[in-house]
Parts: sequence; C-alpha cells; structure tokens
Amino acid sequence: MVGFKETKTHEITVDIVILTLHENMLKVLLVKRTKEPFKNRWAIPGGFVRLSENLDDAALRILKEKSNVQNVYLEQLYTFGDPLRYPNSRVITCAYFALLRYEDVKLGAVNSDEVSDVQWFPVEALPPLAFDHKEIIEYSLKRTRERLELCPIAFQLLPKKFTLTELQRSYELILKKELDKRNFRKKTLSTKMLIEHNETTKAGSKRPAALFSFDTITLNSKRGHFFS
Amino acid sequence: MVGFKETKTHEITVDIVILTLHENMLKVLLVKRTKEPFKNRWAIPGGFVRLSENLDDAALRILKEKSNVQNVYLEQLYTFGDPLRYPNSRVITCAYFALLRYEDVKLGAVNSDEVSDVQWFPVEALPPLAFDHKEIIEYSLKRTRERLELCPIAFQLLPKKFTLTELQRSYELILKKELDKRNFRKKTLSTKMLIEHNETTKAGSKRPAALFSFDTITLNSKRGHFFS
DNA sequence: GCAAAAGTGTTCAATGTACACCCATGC
DNA sequence: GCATGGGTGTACATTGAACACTTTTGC
Repeated sequence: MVGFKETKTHEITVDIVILTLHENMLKVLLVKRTKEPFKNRWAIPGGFVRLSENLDDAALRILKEKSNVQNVYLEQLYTFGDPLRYPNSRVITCAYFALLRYEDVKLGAVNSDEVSDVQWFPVEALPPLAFDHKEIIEYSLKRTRERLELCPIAFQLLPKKFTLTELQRSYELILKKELDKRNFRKKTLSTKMLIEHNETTKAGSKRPAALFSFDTITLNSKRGHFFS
Repeated sequence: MVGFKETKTHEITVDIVILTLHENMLKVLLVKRTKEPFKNRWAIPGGFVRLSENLDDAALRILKEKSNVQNVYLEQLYTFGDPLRYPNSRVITCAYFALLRYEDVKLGAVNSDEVSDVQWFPVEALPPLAFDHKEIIEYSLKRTRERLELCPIAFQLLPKKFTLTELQRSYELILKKELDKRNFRKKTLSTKMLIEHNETTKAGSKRPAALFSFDTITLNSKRGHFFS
C-alpha cells in the first residue's frame, strides 16, 4: 500500500451543497470566488480537509463558517475525482449536502479572502458555476428526493413550527410534483412523528391553520430504520 | 480554495470490497499484506489513485489486477477519512464494492511485493483485518442489501445460467433471511427480466431444474430506474 | 356574503404475504 | 417405491391513488 510518489500531489477538499426553503423555492447557498481558477464564478462552499480532521468534521467546519449553523442534517453525498474537474491540479472532492432552516442561517461575514459574496440561489435558476459544481448540486437534489421518500427530512428545512400545508409545499418543491392533500395528511399523521400544538397561525386573512412540530424523540428512535 | 500547505500530505487510495457467491456462502476477496502497517494482516484490495486517473478507473484497475475480471457491477460506496484510520499517516480512502461471478475470477498471481496471498473468505468468518476494513465490508453488505431490494443485482454473482432456486439462495444469503419460494418465483418472473432456456440442469439425483439467464437488454433499459 | 385556504373519508387497485400439495428424477 | 428438491395458485391484509365538499376566517 506504500509507494507511488505521485500521490503526493493529490489534494482533497470537502464541498457542501447547502439547501433551504425560502419564498416557496428550494435554494442553494453559493459563494463567489475571488481567485483563480474560476475567479468571480459562483461555487458551492468548500475547503481543504485539515490533516487532523475527519471528513464529517471538515464538512461541519465549513458549514459553520458559511452559515453559522450547527445541528443540521448533513450527509456525505459522493466523491468526485475526475482528473479534469480542477484545472491544472488534481483535487478530489468529497461532497456533502446539508438541509437547514432559512430562519436559522446568519450568512457568514465575507471576511475570507477567497470569497467576495455569499448568496442563496433558487435551484431552478443557478448562475454559471465553477468546476463540476452543477453536477454536484444535481446529484444532491436527486439524493434529497430519494431520502425524502424514505423519511421526513423535510422538517429540517422548515421553521420549528409549521402547518401541514407548509410541509406539503416543501415536499412538492423537493419532489417537483404535486401531492394530494388528503393522502399527504393521512400519511404524515400516521407516522406519529408530528406533534400538534394548541396553536394556530395568527390569522392572516384566511382560516387559521394548526401548527405542528416534529417529535424529534420519536424521529431519532426511528432514525435507525431510516438512515442506519 | 488555494492554501493550507498541510494538505500536501494527504494521500488517497481506492479500496474495493469484492463479493461473490461460492459454496453457498457470500465471500469477500482479501489480500495479505507484506508491509507495515498491518504487516501479515488481511485487507481488502486497494491502491493509490494515480494522478491521471479518475476514481472509477482506479477501482477498475485494482479490480483487474486482483481478479482479472472486467465488466462487473462496481459502485462507489463511501469515503472513509478518519485521521486515525491509517497509523502515522493521513490516508483517505474512497471505497467501492463489486459483485462478480466466482467462475469468472482468476485470482491474480501474487506478483506484487505488497501482497503475499489472495483468498476468498466467507463474510461470516472474517480474519482480523487491517485498518478500518471490517467497517468498510460491513457497510458494503448493508449497501448490497439495499440495492438488492431495488433491483436484481444478484445475477452478477451467479453463473450466466442458473436455476430459480439458486437465484433465491443468493437473495437469502445476501439478505440473511429466508424467502417464500412461490412468492419469490412469482415476483422475479413478473419482472420479465429472466429468460427461460430450453435446458435443464443435468439431472443430479433429483428432478432437473429449468435454467434461466438475465435479459441484460431489458435489464439495461430498466437500469435507469434502478440506479439512475 | 364571498373569497381563500383549512380540513376531512371512502372506494378501488396493486402489491406483498401466508400457506400446502403434486411432480420428476435417481437410487 | 421413496427420498429429494422442483414446481405451482389462492385468499387475505396492507398500501398507495383517486376524488369533492364543508368549515373557518378576514374583508
């Protein structure tokens, strides 16, 4: 297993697709690069893995730097290692994806010399992206859909208290298809993972809706089945 | 994205969990190491990724070196990057898993100075393993089970022609549970991916069984649904 | 009173699961 | 003729899909 001096010039990064829901759109967090390659292009946040840090910790660190958020759904996505993905250098990236609440995010001050801007973009309206980041985002959306069919990770994207209609909207946005309201309610309520509060939305100009939150205790006990 | 001189000392390998069926057991291919760390321990085959090669190609190259097999089911599994997984060095490994037919494998001559032996081991009776390779194998088994529930990858493990009972046995070995014969046959035949041949097993000492093979054309046309 | 979103059940189709007996062959 | 594994069908339960009207509020 020891040999190949050439491996010395591989580098490894972690890149994270950070997703949220806002204004009825699924959005991804992008940063604007200030350096070559791909100077002034948008990219998903990422960085080199430190020697003493495992990959998950690197992802959490980068997530925290960019979004000031912790305790989120974070999952390793795939490792992209095409020799041509990074110009003039061999950089392999281990991609992660994270789901978080828009309300929880305080976009990090742009105090890095590597980034000049941080913004949310709707996944349906992405700017030109650096490297293979378009492919990575598409792959993360596919994975998010697969996960959502198995377990209710969508709550990670919503405020702590939400209406069933909001939950349904989040499913519809992620899955890109409309769902039947009665079937959706029947199914989500039957999971026993929703707690109904004795509260309703402050009536806007419509009938107030009941507020729910996720029973994270039940959820965690079932997590073994979902994620294991 | 540029910086962190420390990244220079990361190294990246590809390790492959190679599975087959033999003697009614699910087996994994292991190699015996001749060098430190973990000298004389068994490990899954692996090697450093070359600078000009993408990860899939590295996996295929290593697979070919060890098993002389091509055209197999090969899938990226997970990337393991704990700083302590490799003693005295930082080696991140991108793990793959492969399924192949026992009959197709010609174990590679042990002409490497890194390996002194190559053998199949039942997954239920593994020797002590180097690094985190036990964890990697366990993860590959979990993934294989998940895949099998979605699509009939088991045929990759069987001879080209097989009986339905053999196919069922392979499912049972992988899933570690018994299946109902009638339901199993109903379900697999309804997929229309099995071709029945006008042949039977050369009668052993029992009733001859019909031989089937997989319709790889139909299978490939459906692969989009299975793997996409 | 009307516009707008919340809330609520039943029917049907498809799928998965449980289960027991006859058949073809070698010896 | 009997032991051994090959082969077959039906009934039931569970799940997912389709579908329309009443209720509550703000204005």
